[in-house]
Amino acid sequence: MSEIQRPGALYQQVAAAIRDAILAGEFPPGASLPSEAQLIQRYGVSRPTVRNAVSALRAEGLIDVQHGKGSFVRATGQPVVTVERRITRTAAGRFATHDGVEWEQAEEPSVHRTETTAATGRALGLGEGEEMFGCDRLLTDPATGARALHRVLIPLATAEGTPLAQAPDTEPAAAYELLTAAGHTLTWTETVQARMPLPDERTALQIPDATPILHTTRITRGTDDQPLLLEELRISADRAQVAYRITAEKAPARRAHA
Amino acid sequence: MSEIQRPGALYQQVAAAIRDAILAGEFPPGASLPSEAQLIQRYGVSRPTVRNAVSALRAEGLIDVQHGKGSFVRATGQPVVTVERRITRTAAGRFATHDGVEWEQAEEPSVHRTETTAATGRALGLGEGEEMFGCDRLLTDPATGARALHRVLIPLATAEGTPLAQAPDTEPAAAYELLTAAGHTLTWTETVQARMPLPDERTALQIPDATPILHTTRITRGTDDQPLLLEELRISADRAQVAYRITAEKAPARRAHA
DNA sequence: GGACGTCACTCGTCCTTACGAGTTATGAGT
DNA sequence: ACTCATAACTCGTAAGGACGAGTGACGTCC
Repeated sequence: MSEIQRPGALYQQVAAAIRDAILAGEFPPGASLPSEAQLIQRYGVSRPTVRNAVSALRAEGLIDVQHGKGSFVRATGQPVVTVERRITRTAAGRFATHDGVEWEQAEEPSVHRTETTAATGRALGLGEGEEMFGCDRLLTDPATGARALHRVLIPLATAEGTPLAQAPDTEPAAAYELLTAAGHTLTWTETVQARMPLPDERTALQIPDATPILHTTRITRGTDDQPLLLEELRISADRAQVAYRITAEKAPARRAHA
Repeated sequence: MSEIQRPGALYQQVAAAIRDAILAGEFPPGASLPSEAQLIQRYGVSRPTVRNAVSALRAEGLIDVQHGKGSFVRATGQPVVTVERRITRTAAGRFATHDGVEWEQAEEPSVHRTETTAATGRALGLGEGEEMFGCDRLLTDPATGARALHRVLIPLATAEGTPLAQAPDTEPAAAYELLTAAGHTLTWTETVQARMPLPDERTALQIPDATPILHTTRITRGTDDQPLLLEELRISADRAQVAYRITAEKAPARRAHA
């Protein structure tokens, strides 16, 4: 039934028909889709064609497929965490990183020594293969269940002569205070990248199909704009977004753009 | 030949074998992979299996497949644009948005009237279905060829009584000046999301397989923290990253986190 | 009543065959 | 020498069949 024939390939027509049915509410979020056998009957096509169509919807992130159980419409509008990337400082000089999320540590922090990679080395102004302290944390937001991978990298040059050398698992806000106490005036820049997750990130962050991760990299610089500290935060992009405040900087006029 | 049998499904073994060959340098970036027919011979499997393996590598973003031509190892380390999301203001009160990228307009700005969607409406504090001015621009960075979709949405309430009502294609920096002249003190917040591209975004931004887009949303607020203006920037995540400066805000202490 | 095995149902994998569609090189014709 | 049709590649789509593997419910057996 359901004479379909409009746009392109057959499987795309089937995919479009299923997509329309989902969007029309025939299959509400969380509901199970008809089985492959039923779709074959319903649209009068072969199994490879049905599987191809289902596969396309899966790549779109519209449905989830579970072996032995069936296909299910992915729950939309699941709670999205907004991670505010802010730093506050009290009059007393105490720093706090204020994400707007009450992260909890899902595991003990994992402290280790690593070497710079191409990316982290460049960001920290170091050569490749230089040693650093590293501290990984798996964070969860109990309110929504969102997970995040947090990593702090401290070059040996930064830790030297400070309590950081003995406690590489110091939390960032405390590290800011130590560095300020050491005479630094701190500035921060943060870059945001998106990419498909690596296999270990998929499992650690419980990332579904067709979902990228947000990868933020915060560089703390001291006096002379010298990079002192690197923090990474990786989150599943379907569960979280990141937010920044922008303040107008006083600057000589350059050129405007679109 | 090439007796393969280690991990799981056949097509995964084939995919792993091809992946290893690529990483081992047998097929350097940009080089063409053996054709499907050759892979069938080489690994002694059927065409669906080969196609399944190739499809997996494609989903990983490791290769690109072109109809009629063949499969090619995706070039890595292509130039990545860092889009600095900054706003500057001269002593004379002139604003400039300073992205660190010299965007050029690839097409004429497309001006139209739209209605708020669920996402843009909530961000602007409006109900759904309210009318706005919209202006879309397709930008390119001549230095790297990166492309971006830029959109400005102006609620009618904001435009009313200002030159914006007659010129919805005003560039953001100029709009900031108009709003400041109208008595507003502006603040900006920007959220960053990542998701897989929609079909029209894929074509407009020339996004390859398995590549997400970065979607930034900047809200301009005036006096009373009332949302006045919304800007969106969408970029292919394999060509660009976005960057922010974070300044420590004076604030009463709350609680620190990891 | 509870434990366990079987069975029916789901999707996953793999094969064979066939044809369509895009690309490029070859060669004949002008 | 140039133009253009053809041929020989490439991947894309579609059908059919067969079996394996995970899941859950049902019914039997203890």
